[in-house]
Amino acid sequence: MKDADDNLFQAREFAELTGVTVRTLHHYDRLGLLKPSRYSRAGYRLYRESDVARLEQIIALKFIGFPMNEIKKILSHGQIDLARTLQRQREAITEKRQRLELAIRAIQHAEYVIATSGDHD
Amino acid sequence: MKDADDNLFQAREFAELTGVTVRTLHHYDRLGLLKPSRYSRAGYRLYRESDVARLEQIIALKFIGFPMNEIKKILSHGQIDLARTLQRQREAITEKRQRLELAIRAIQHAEYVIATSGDHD
DNA sequence: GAAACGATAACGACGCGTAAGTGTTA
DNA sequence: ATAACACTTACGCGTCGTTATCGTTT
Repeated sequence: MKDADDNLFQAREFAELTGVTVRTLHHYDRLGLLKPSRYSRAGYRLYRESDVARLEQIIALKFIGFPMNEIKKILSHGQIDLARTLQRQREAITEKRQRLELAIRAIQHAEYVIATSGDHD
Repeated sequence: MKDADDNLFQAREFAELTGVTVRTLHHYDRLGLLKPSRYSRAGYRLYRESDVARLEQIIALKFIGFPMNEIKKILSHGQIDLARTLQRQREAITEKRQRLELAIRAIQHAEYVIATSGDHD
């Protein structure tokens, strides 16, 4: 009866709502990445809708390959250097992709060798 | 004077010869992936030239993204299913590459948003 | 008084890097 | 007696998954 915005989510519900597991919520809590808005007297984590936004940001940053500590920094000190950070991340990922392409070509070559070596007898 | 092929390599030399670290040799030994041909009385690992080939195979399989336990299987039971294994691995890597491309596009989009949001004031 | 759900604690996975401490001598 | 190299633990890293054990009750 005090707050207008009082619909809280318990771990399980919040997890399903955002597509992560409860274990992940525990993990993020310990990392200090996403603390629930409150804890019940029994210690249950209680999240609000505003926490959804935060978690979705985390998920988005994770999707583009940032490690959790980087994500924490990015979410804490505003968008300082965000442009540069994104650029470097893009470059790093581009390199990874390049390595995968080399690996794919190597496999294709190996497949070719196997195929032809098996045929000619 | 017993064997014709008797030039053995000590860990360090063998490592440099193949481009891995001594630590890696220890690791592969423990994994049972690459056991040295012999051990000296003091417990030193002694490798032969035939071990070079084996290690290079390991390196090649690692390059194309197989985890060590897979590599061990592949090297043990001949080339059974090798074709199929390579195909699945190629598909798996192709998927990874796809994810990276999505991430790259997401970053590019974010960079675009940042750039334009900063300009229009 | 059981079913569901919550919590914490801690090991596992992956491939070595990196000390730390100690023995050997290719 | 030292340099150089070798050995064996064992922790660290990154992100949770997965039991195991136990308390709560949205």
